Amino acid sequence: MQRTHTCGELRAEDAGKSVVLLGWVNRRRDHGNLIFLDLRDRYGISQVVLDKDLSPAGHAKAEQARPEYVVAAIGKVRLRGKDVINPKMVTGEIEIVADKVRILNDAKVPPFSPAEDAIGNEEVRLKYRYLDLRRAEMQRNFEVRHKIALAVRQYLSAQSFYEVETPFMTRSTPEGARDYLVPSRVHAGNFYALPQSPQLFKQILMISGFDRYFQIARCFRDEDLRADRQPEFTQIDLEMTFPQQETIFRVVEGFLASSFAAVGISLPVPFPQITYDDAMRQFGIDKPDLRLPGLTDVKAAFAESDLTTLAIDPALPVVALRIPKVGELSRKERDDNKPLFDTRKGAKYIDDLKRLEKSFPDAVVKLRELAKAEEGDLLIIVAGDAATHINASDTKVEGRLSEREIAVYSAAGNFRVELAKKYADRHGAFAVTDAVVGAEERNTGIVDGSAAFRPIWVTDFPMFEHDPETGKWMPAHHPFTSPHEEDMDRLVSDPASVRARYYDLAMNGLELGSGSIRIHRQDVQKQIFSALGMSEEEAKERFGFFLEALQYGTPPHGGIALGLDRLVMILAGATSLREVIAFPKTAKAIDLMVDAPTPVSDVQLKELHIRTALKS
RNA sequence: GGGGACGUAGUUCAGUUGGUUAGAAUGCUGCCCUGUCACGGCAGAGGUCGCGGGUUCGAGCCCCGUCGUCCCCGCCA
Repeated sequence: MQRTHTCGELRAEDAGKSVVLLGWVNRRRDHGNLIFLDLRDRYGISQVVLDKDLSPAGHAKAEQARPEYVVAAIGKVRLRGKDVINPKMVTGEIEIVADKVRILNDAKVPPFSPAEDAIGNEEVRLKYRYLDLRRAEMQRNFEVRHKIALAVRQYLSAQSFYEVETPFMTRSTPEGARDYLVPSRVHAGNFYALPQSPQLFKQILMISGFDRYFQIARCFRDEDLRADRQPEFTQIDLEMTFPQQETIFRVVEGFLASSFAAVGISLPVPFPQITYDDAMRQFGIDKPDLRLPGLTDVKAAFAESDLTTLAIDPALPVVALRIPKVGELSRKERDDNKPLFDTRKGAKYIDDLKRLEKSFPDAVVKLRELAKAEEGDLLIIVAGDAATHINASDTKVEGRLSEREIAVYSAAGNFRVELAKKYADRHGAFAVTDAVVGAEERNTGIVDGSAAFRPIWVTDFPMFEHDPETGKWMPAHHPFTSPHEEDMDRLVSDPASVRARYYDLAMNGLELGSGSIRIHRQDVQKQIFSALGMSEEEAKERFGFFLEALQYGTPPHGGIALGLDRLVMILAGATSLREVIAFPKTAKAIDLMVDAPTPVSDVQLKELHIRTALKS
């Protein structure tokens, strides 16, 4: 049985054609002697009519049909009468008058109907993933995903990038995330690791002379899950030789604009840029959401004596966070918001400006002005708590933000994000995304995405982070990131002041990807390892192959990796990666459909030279 | 590792202060129906109240434990 058309393509101009449609029964409406079958496939839904008078046999078959049966309808396309046109369906002007119906396969009553829009239970959805994936919304998400990946491949290929595959079974590198391990049968007691990213392979491809590499690469990290984190995920990974930071930005902007265009959305380039320090000052976070106004420094609004009275540490910033159109908060709302604010590092906030106004009317007038607050805006002041001043240690580096400054900014920044989520229906800034998502299928042509999708480059991250527990300096990123040349001499004397040639791409408050200009000189790479407290033997043991490769004429190189899943998630208007990964895992990293992981037989374990520590 | 929410019919949920036979919607089954498109009408079936233990004359409801799903913190170079 061959179909002549899909269930989504027949239109008024096809009237009169003899057609064969194959699909799932989406719904059956039985009027006795007249039966309607809605046939569904990936492309859409078409109505099939069975008239007992015209086709008693077909009618009899249609009577047996049930939801999710796979059926063939053979008949003629007919224009519907004016009064029975369904304007909600793209195929609503026609119907198929079938003279034959064949049931190709029956179906058990499904635990939920793929014809419904909203399904609640994640457990059931994941167990019967094939039914969930039949839903139009999921089909659309994967259409978006496919188009994005295809556009990326086409764009990068046109820019001379080669797609090269790198191994899944590789070497464990104990830094960073926990590895997924694969035991070796041949080499007793030895393990491969699944890659957390193709990082070193792509750098070696640069050493190999590939010049420009990319890969839509699967990565694996054995860490606890979140809505935006799965244990295996896909990155758009790329690397190129002789790049400036800006070279890489232009490439990424190019393929993103091209991917967005592929799903009917225009995205203006180039993207704005901000340094890490400025991002912290203006947004209190290293992945700013530009859909809402940033923070404003309002210390100037207060007299020194005001700050003393309010128990505000005058050495730390005083910032206002503003969310438009949220309005005054009630006492109850303010109480409910309290747990959303992080006071742990000595930040405090004032969210009742009315009360503040009574004692400090001048300051409030001034700070409203500074924060450009309009009538109906929610305005909250965040500052350092003078009471925690005495005990707090603070490492202050000239020209960089101190830890306590960051504490105030990030408390404000996180609070801003939490409140923005909570009051989304009042400020409406997030609704723009929903309006743009799916624009293509509404056939509205190219839609302006500049308000809904707000990318921003974040640059000049610090090279090291101080670990208060071990007292060691840790790489803020991976240890192959090149420091700024002019900061190199402070590597040992003043690591906190060293900036990295590292950059993030954030979009709508989500980290979409990160990259860097890499170290291409062996001596520098060794210095960095040593600055991280890695002995020479240790470095050789873990990265000897790489240090060796660096000695054979390594070109300057750099690159980036973008989360494909997260990108598609934003474009699909989804809030969980599970909506854009065909077979995702639960929060405990279980695949409910295939039921993995499972124990394995003793025979298998023995072959792999493995004994588990579990009591049986 | 920690915190929070949830778990009752196939599904989504309600279930009062602990009190008779646990409800609704939807789905499902049967019958009726020639213009529906979330078709409609009538009738019916459907329950290990996640699991285990405890308190009580009596537990869906209270207590302890446990399992699962989701969200968050830690973690994710």
